[in-house]
Amino acid sequence: MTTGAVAGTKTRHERRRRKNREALINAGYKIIAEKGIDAATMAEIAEAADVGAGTAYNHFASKDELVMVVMEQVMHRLAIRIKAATESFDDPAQVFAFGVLTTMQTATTDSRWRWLLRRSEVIADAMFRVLGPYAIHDLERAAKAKRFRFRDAALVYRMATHAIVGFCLTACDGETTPGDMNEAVVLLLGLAGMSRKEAEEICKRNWPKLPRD
Amino acid sequence: MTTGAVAGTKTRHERRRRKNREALINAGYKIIAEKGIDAATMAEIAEAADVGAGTAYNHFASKDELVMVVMEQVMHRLAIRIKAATESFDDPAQVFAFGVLTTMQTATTDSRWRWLLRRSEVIADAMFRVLGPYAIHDLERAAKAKRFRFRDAALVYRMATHAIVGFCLTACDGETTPGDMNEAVVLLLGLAGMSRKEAEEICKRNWPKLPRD
DNA sequence: TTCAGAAATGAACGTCAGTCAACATCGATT
DNA sequence: AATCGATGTTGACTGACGTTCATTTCTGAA
Repeated sequence: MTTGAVAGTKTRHERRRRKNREALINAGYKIIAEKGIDAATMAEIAEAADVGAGTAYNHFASKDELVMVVMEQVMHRLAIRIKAATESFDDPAQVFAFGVLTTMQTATTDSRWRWLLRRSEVIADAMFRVLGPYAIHDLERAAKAKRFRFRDAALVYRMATHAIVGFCLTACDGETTPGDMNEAVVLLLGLAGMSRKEAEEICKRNWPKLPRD
Repeated sequence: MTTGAVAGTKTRHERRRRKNREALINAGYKIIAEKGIDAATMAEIAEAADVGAGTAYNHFASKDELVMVVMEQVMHRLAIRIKAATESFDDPAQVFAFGVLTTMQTATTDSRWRWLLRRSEVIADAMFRVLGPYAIHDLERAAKAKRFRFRDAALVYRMATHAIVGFCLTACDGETTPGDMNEAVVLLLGLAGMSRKEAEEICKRNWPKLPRD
């Protein structure tokens, strides 16, 4: 049995295991971004991670689980950037708006996202789980300040994530004009119960630059 | 070459072809509703339709295409029922609200829908293409009557379809309370630019019964 | 009856997620 | 240092599934 094995990475076994796991996640992200979830094969991901074909299944129960973890990691990176950029905001409604806008911009600009969107339940779910805590917090603060109106912040954000993915899909297919993203943010603020007038006012403010990934 | 071959179904070839096509769609719906899109195999669908395994590919280029057609047929049936139930409404905003509510109720109640939701891009896309024309028409009428406020009805409905699917997914997973569906409709009316007060007023009205499928 | 084109058929193929028995590596114990 | 059990790794293998295609069957016209 182990003696200590404190948190973090102690033994060589643990180190190697963690290294392989991370290599698989990174390789998964790379391959999926290149060819899409369905076209990415486990064998290919394993090879890119420089591990045997069977190893992936010591870390993830299935391809779906690996995909899920990859998605969550992608969302996590985004969450950190958004958090850094909005730390100075006082208006919680603006934080929410910025988060939504940034998510849309990233998803439609970064070519690696295009494929991820094609499985919208997965990415919307990951978005809800990772960005949700922040977004729901902002929604509730804004509701307390009477800027939003709703019964349940989680429900609002659940619907918002799917609507965001829907917009991004449409935008990636080019069925959208440049101004539409601003409009989409206004609509989502409406979803949260804000009047169109206030929503438009928020969207006219200057947004800060998002830190590099 | 053919002599007449007017529209409709003339020759035996055409009759048989149409019959097989419809059998495939119905079988596809049945199997997909039973086990989900991924678990439904083409062989199984072909067998249920009482045709050879290869026949499906004389009618549909791929499994994806068959699935798409099945989805569209499902949405089409729903469209007809909604249209029949809302013909007497004067308020276009109420027609939209009823359409949204009915879609949600059907999707969460009818067990055959549960699996369809798991591929949300597909069903949201079918929803947009089939229900879209009606919904967008209602949205625009309501906007003219100053009940809604938005720039582009198609964009609103695009986001709405995804939000609807998102809600239904959450509801099917039981992470939702009974009253949430009404709240979801209110939120979606907010997405279309209606004030919360007006939206709540609409949702308090009595809804007609939906005709049987 | 004959024939050409349209449609149906099901065996065969390639691909891929997932499995497993053999093997390697490590930490602990003596 | 030698040994042992446990934890991880490996890659050949399997079964399942979407798709193809050479062959057969059906149909309407001549």
